[in-house]
Amino acid sequence: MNQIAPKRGRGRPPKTDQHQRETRERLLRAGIELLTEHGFASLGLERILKQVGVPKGSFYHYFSSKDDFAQQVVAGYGDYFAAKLDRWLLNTERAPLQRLMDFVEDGKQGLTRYQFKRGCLVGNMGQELAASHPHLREQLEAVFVDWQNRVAQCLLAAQAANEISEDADCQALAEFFWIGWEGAILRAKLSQNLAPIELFSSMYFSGLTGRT
Amino acid sequence: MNQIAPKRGRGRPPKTDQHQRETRERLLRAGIELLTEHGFASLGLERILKQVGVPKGSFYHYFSSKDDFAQQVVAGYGDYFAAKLDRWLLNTERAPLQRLMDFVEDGKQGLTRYQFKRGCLVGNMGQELAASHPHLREQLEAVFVDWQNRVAQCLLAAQAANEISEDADCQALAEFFWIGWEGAILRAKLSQNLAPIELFSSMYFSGLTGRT
DNA sequence: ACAATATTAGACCAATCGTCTAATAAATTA
DNA sequence: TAATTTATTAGACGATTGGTCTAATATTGT
Repeated sequence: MNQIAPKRGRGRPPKTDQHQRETRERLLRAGIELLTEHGFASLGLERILKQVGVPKGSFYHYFSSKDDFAQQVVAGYGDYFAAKLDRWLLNTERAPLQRLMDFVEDGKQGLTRYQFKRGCLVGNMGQELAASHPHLREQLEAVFVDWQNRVAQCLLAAQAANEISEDADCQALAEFFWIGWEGAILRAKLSQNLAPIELFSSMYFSGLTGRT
Repeated sequence: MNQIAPKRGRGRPPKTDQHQRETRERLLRAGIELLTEHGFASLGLERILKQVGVPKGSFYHYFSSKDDFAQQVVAGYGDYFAAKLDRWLLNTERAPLQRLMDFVEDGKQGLTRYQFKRGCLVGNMGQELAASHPHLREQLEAVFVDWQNRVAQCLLAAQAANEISEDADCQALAEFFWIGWEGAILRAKLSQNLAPIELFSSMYFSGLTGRT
């Protein structure tokens, strides 16, 4: 039966420089990219491994499973994106409401840059995995809560600056922002243009400043 | 090498009653259910086949591929849902704006009934396949355009009934509705409650009637 | 009775996931 | 410096599942 000569074990290749030590980071970075574009189920490990140039053994050294990998990718992306959000929303050189508009503008560029193929990792994973991966679902929800808190802060600043009504519910408006934003991204992926984003943006901001 | 005795072909089992002739329909119905809940990539054919009680050969008799199947499922769902939409939006026993609210209420029940596991087939598939399946992408976009036209008609009726401002752009508002609606469903799947839907609904309708 | 068609059973092959062994570079200790 | 320990890697492997395809037969039509 066993006619195949077992020829196992190849040994560890030279850890030439510390560049090689960032294997984990590189896997995570590639994960953000590939998971955003292809989704979880369609994305084979082999695809990631090939892109990063790392063998399977390494992957399972750093991550206990594909699910675990996804969780760490989401965590990393949540932080990365929160930092980006802060860069826009805490920019004191702009009026508070303008900061949020700046973020929207930046998002539009991102969508265009990748030809509407990527969208938002958190939205994509949420749509795909909310029903089947309870732990990931909670994590994704937490990321949204975090993001929307940052927007809420920005809206409070806008309120303090008298840009929006003083009896507006900033927390609710921030949640509404993310609901619409994610919906608009989804639609933009389908229509392959920015119209949905622009429509959402104009409706949302004109709603904020009072006029329908 | 080839020690395995080829033993192919089993023959066609009795087509007992015409119940059996609806195989195609039953596959499509199961497809709506299963694709909505599990997504395209995670859903194995075997899963569908088992649920419907049909062998693999039959599947590939009716559909040329899994992709083809998905397209036909989407087409079927688009029509089914358009009919449902009309049932609410053309209900002359209710004021136009109230009809749209009735639809929202119905959607809330649907989400709850399936414990936030399903959401909207078109939104789910769009998120997952827009980037990789150009043909399906166009089809899904067309479904949204169709649905939003129906909502636009309803809003025009509301305008005629003086429920909303006469200089509102009903087409744009209809598109905004679907953007927010799909975003709210996604978020509801994550939070596992109706809060996102209710927030969207209240924001959207209060925006319609003029007050922020 | 015979031919044509619709439908089915399940073999088949490629791909994927996660595990596992063996090897060895680097770090640590003696 | 030499011996030992630890972290990391190469990739074969088994189990499973994906989608396709062929051959067989029930049904229909002539």
